[in-house]
Amino acid sequence: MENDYEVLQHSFYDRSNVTVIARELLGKILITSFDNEITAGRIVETEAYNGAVDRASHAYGNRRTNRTEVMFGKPGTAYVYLCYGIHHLFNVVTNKKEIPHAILIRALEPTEGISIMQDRTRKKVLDNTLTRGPGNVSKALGIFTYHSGLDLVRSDIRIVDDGFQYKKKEIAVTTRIGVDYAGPDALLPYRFIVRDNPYVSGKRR
DNA sequence: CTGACGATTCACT
DNA sequence: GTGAATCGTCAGC
Repeated sequence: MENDYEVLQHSFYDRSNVTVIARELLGKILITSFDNEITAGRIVETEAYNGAVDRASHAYGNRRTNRTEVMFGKPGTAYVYLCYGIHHLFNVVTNKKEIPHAILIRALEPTEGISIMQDRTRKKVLDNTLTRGPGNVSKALGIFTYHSGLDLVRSDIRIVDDGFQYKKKEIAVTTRIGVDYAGPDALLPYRFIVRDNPYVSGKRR
């Protein structure tokens, strides 16, 4: 990165309101540097998962399994899991140890390493689907389930603040995608998007 | 051990 | 709009 930036510290993630953090993650930059290949993008879509009381969360009812255990770990930890046997979905763990909050990163606007992302995704045509949707984000940045449990403050996956901020008017809040199984909790306003950004997935309002 | 299923994506009608 | 891909996870037997 050429510009000055600061890696988000544990204190950023160690807060009790997961939706506040999800909103603040918009505009931050997610960076991976594996094998000297640096890829990065500005976060433009997130979803909050409110732990034990959220039927849409894997940790609903404080369900602890091998897979969900990292959500009960330190704030600022990566939670990556396999969806539909194909897609590796990347999340950030928030709140204190033992409180399983998480935020799904659903879309990025690419900022660095675009040709590497294109190689990884095997997309022949370069377009806005490169990092649109959580499956594409992980594929483009080279994130896999074996990265689950990594400390985002000191590892090859990091989230940084370069001082950029979206204006309040540029941010919209909607219900989450693909969580119909959660009953009433599917209606919660837990998805945060940058208005009119072409990398935002699914419905735009 | 077994079966059902998923915080998705893409090709196709 | 519909359906397939594809496999780890998890509950239940």
